[in-house]
Amino acid sequence: MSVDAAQLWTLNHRLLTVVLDACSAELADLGLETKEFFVLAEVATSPYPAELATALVIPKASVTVYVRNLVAKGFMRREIDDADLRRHRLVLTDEGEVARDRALGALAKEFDRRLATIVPRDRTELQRILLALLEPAPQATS
Amino acid sequence: MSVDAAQLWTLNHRLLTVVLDACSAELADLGLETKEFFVLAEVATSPYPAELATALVIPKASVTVYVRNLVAKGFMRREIDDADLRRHRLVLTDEGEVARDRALGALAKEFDRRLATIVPRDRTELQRILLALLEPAPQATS
DNA sequence: ACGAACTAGTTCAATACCGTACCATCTGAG
DNA sequence: CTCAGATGGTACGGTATTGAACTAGTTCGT
Repeated sequence: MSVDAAQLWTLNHRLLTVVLDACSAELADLGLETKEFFVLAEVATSPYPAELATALVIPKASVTVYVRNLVAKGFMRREIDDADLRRHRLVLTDEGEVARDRALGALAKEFDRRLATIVPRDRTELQRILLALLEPAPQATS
Repeated sequence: MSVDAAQLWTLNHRLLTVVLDACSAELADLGLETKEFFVLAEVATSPYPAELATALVIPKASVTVYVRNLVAKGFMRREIDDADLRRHRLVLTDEGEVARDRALGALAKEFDRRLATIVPRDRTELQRILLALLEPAPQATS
């Protein structure tokens, strides 16, 4: 292969870290810690703590904490799931949706500052490639 | 724009998180915590703690801890910088270089499992685009 | 040659994080 | 049914992380 995968990974990681760091102050203004933001942004797609833990690759115990904080801040609430009484269905409040959208907006704005340097076609390319990379993981070759 | 920057960021972040998580066990086998690995991999480029903190976007206090651990494990040592006696020049030991290369190899292997699903041309494209994105940050538009 | 202001790195106390043990509910085999 | 084994979520306690204060060394203006 002509491309060093480790370097590619590191490069990419640096990019995301810098962008996230750059908008962490704005997230804080919205009353969100970085980790809490991830949870808030994912709840609509994965409305149960166990799902969140899997999707975000964080421990269940941590999800408990972030959800507790987000509930305390009025961004979401827990509801008992009728079909399975063990589950807590997480529901965003209106405030939560506003905060989430603003937070995503801040992230987008910051990332756009970077994306603005490349041509539109490359954005589409990047999206297409990343989507392909996130397809279900192939079998290990070893 | 036709591409949602926030979604793109999130997508990408998820990808990197999954890949890193997948090889964290291998890193552990090498005697490396994830954060320590980042430091180990960056030392050759940024041989001073302050530089590491800036490059990796982590607090100075954390660098102190990771360097302490890496020194204790025999992966690097501190030397006093002749030109500036406040500075600690960090030098990789042979063991450290071996561990770093193996760790990067593990990361590459894991990322390659993903990259293998896309055509070679897209790898090159991805690299080109990411490199462009990491160019010095443009001025804020606001 | 002095000291104020600065930078490199560390320490320490406080907080964040999360492995593990736990309880409640669910599922399904007998 | 009923119990054993899963699964969802939380609580507790120990480790990891880090902001703030600190020490050491440097720089520069006078």
